[in-house]
Amino acid sequence: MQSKWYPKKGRVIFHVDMNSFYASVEAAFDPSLKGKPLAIAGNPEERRGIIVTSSYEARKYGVKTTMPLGEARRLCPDLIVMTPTFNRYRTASKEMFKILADVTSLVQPVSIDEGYMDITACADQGSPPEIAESVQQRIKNELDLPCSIGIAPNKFLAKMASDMKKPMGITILRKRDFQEKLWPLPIEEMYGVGNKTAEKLRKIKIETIGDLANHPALELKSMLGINGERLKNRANGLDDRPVDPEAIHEFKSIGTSTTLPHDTIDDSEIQSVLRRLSNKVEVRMKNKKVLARNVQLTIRYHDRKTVTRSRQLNEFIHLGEDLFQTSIQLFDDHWNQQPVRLLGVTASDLAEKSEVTQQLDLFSFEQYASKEKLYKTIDDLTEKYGKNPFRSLSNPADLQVNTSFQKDFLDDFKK
DNA sequence: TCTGGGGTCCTAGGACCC
DNA sequence: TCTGGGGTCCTAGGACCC
Repeated sequence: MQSKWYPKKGRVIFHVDMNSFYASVEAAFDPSLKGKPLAIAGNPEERRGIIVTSSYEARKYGVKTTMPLGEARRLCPDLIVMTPTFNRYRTASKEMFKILADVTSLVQPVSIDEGYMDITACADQGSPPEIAESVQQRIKNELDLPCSIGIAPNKFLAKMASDMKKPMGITILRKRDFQEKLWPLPIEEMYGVGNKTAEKLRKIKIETIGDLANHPALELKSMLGINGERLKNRANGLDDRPVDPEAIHEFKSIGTSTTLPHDTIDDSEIQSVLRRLSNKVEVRMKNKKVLARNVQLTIRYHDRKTVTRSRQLNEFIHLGEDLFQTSIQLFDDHWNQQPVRLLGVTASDLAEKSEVTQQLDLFSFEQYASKEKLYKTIDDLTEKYGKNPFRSLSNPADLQVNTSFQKDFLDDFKK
């Protein structure tokens, strides 16, 4: 049965957005915090004292995310400040997504506190507003947490809709009436438009989302590249991105960084920080069962200027020691001797451990009677695929399979 | 008041190959 | 003697989001 809300073949997408999530979780955990101005912030002793989230009561005083703690306290002298307890938030998040999964398997988490649902096929459970109401009530009753839900024919409009009524709002943007509600909004309120883009757009007299929607595509494209086109389409209510439940598993990098308690030029201190960061990344890679072939080092200097330096490796690595060795090399090669404020280590160009292991087994040289036979095999495959499936042949130790060919190649090889 | 930490995607230039 | 254009990979930086 096709929903009466969206005739024709349109989709029905929800965007579920938890309201001031960290603060709400703390208030659910300790109800004495309810109704009070509460902020979650880092430790100022370690120079991490910025507001991560604040309750609506705190927001009334002007307390905002990323505001330094000192300023927040000045605006709101009675502010209750807590440091984040991430395990609590992760647990609450899992419970929230379980409730969404009871409606449909087409749930795409996008962060710890928000996600999309495609409920096009859920007409048997009620009208979209009825389903939204029930999801919102369950999250409130079972987890004591508030959320807002946007209902629309695509992700972008659903995202904009969930923002329109907070906390505990449900907002519908239909194809036929989104212009009336969306177009009057100032351009910086559009998802995907940040400070820089808003500034550029205002220079060419684009002040509202409606102005953007009706601006010549060519000028937008020349100013913003592919993003100009995309933003214009979205402003016109066009967005065909699917709700992809697998997207959350397809991560591209794993990194960690830390602001040092004090700026430093001390080599041994820097070494020990890089070692700690590398080990942390190792643990997270292990948990996700991935290997990495690229290591990136981030250095932020005392003046907040930030540089990144990366190295592509010949082989996949998984050990903290390897991450450490690469990042310390990058540091030694590129450090400008100025005091360092922050260091970060990121692993990218990731591959699943199981696949890489299989690869290494398959292509280890012992399996080939001769180098000639291996080279023949490679020539055959190169001809077949029109491209060399190997990255490098100059050094047998560097033998690497181009992952895009991997599946075909393995199948072919097994014959 | 002195600005965190986790990510994604896009751009652009240079090297290298054909 | 001078020179084209396409494609891929690598590196660095920027914009944006939560």
